Amino acid sequence: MGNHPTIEDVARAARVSRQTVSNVLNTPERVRPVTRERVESAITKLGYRPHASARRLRTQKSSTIGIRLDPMSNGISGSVLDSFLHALTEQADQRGMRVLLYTAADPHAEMAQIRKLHDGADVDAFVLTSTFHGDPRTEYLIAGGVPFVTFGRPWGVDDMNDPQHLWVDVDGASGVREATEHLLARGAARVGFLGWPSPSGTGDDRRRGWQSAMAQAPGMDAATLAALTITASDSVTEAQSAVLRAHAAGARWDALVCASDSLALGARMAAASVGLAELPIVGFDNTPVAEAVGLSSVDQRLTEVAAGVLELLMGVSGKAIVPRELTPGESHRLITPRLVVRRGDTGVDLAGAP
Amino acid sequence: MGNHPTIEDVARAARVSRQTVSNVLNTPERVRPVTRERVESAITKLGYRPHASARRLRTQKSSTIGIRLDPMSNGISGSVLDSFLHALTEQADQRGMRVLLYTAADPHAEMAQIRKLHDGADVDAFVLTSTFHGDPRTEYLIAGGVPFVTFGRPWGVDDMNDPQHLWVDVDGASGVREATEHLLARGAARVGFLGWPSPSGTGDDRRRGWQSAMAQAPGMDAATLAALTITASDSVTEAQSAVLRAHAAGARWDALVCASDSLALGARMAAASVGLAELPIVGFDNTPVAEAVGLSSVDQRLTEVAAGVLELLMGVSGKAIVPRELTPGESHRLITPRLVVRRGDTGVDLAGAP
DNA sequence: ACTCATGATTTGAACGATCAAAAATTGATC
DNA sequence: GATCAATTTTTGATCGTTCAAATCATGAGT
Repeated sequence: MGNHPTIEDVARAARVSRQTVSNVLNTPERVRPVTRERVESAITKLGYRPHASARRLRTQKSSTIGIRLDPMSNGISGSVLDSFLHALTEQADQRGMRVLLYTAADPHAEMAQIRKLHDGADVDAFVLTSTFHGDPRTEYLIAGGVPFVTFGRPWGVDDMNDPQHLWVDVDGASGVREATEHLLARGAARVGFLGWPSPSGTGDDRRRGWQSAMAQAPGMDAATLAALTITASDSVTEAQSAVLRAHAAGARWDALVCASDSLALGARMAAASVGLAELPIVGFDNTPVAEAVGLSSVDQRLTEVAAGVLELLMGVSGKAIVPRELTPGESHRLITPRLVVRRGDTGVDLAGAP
Repeated sequence: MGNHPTIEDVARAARVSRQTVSNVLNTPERVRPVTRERVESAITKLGYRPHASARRLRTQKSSTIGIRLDPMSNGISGSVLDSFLHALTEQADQRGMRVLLYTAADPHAEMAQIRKLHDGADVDAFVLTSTFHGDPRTEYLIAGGVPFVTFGRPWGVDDMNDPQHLWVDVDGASGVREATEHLLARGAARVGFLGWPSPSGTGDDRRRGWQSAMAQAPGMDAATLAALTITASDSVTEAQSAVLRAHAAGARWDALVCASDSLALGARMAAASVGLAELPIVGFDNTPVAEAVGLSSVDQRLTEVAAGVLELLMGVSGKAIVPRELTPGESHRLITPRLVVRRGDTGVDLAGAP
């Protein structure tokens, strides 16, 4: 298996020319069925594979998508990127694309990396994650004419419908609304919300989902809603103490909806310690941790997100990245997440050993 | 920023030939300082970057390492691969290498992917994770003469010192021993071990670490050790019920050492529910979850693992993958993990709201 | 049988870089 | 200043593929 055969070896074996072999590979309809079969059998007989770099040099396409691996797996939710990466790689492969990783300590370093990878023709397009307000990377890519899609909508109002900025995002409000409505339907009246401090694009969006669901419930005024809200930064221990503090101050809930699984885990630990082990709690992200501890959670449907990313870059069934003119409406995808219910929304049954 | 300059453009601008530019890039010592500077300034002025595919075609090297993204993030420990990937990508970049992802549903599909990527000259070498006893992939790669390193030692005895099989692994026994000794030193006498069912290469190795530490302690006979051992498959709920079952059967511990963070989390939940919230528990992998809930854990030092992988593939400071003759002793690296102590080994301080 | 359109196949060139060998320059020595 | 070796630079060929144009084959229509 040492020396790989080239297209010329195949041509010789099939008694045709290079180009005919190339045609069998790229435009089979152009070659007569008889010769096609002859070439095909020569290909399999010799175990020929086109040399990717040679092809890329000639076609001026790398068929590769670049994506940054976050500096540090952001706690429990780090695995979100993990699942997304998996879905992206798998679907990219089906479209003849590859996924190349890179790292960067900060946005500036990342732009340098992007430049290096793009100028070196190593990647055709980028997928950006963890975008933030006023992200310099998007501007840089637009200015450089580099195709890209962000996972996460641009929170600056102006950019939302900019057809140059392709994005896919998860409709957090919808997910949280579904979770809240689910709890209300199951008899909970006072459904609390544990979220991140404002302003936070994603966080505020999720809070709005809870608000809109609660607005439907009878007897909900602004004051009651405010009393049902808790705020903590995205850490298990922060969430835990925030919930304990609110409880000590007299706050009471029939159930809790949280902006992340980290918050939800903290909430559950706090609840268990004040005798509320049965308090229904719903998280967000559907991380492995949520699954492991039996926590209900809103699943982001990262497979759909990955599909959306590729669709925006390559069209519905395209096999190559072609910069296209898109109307504002076509330039993004909003994925509706879905609630995953576990253990009937109860806390861990601590006595439930078999 | 549309059309990238080629090496010829630089040559023209610097009034030299292609090859001189190429030399400035690859063998600077061969070119006279005066001309070198002239070329270098032309390079920066034009913003020239070598075309990666052209270079790869000519040199017959892809400078790319392939690694499989696991089908499903294996629960809580999924992030292990995540951190490893990050470390690998970062260090590979420093050596002029790139990391390319691929997916595969099963070993057979993976071998097909490997073949495709290697024959297409897309990658020079592979890093294999999640190796298992009798793994067909390693045999396949050796037979095909494809350079590779596994993260995880081959558990078949014969292969351990096969100089064709490069591997890096974490000395699990050492890590668990350190954890156990730490607990013994802090006054715990009955340190239990919560591990996976035998046979399991990794699991048995970790158990041996606990055994060797306990053997030092006074009055430890086989029967006592057996009584301190609990077994559960790698899931939070399984661990939880196994610990509860053992406790109900009268087992008592001063502390627990676990083969994974999943087991440790289950153990902690079980302990808390029977009034042992303060039971010191140590996990393994130092996952984000362990950090989030304040669980002590054995850190695998994935940065060292990644460094070891590259060292085996490329030599101590090499910039290319060169298949070399290695003596059995040089063909692997065993990394010593280190214990990360959190919250003084106590359970979550459930009342500890600020 | 001859023309012509259509389809199938082949040939020459190019993509952008590096290698190997040839040519030009430099500098030390007598 | 001429000679020769060492250093520096240039030229021609090549990596494996696809594009564009040219050639060859096929078959219908008169």
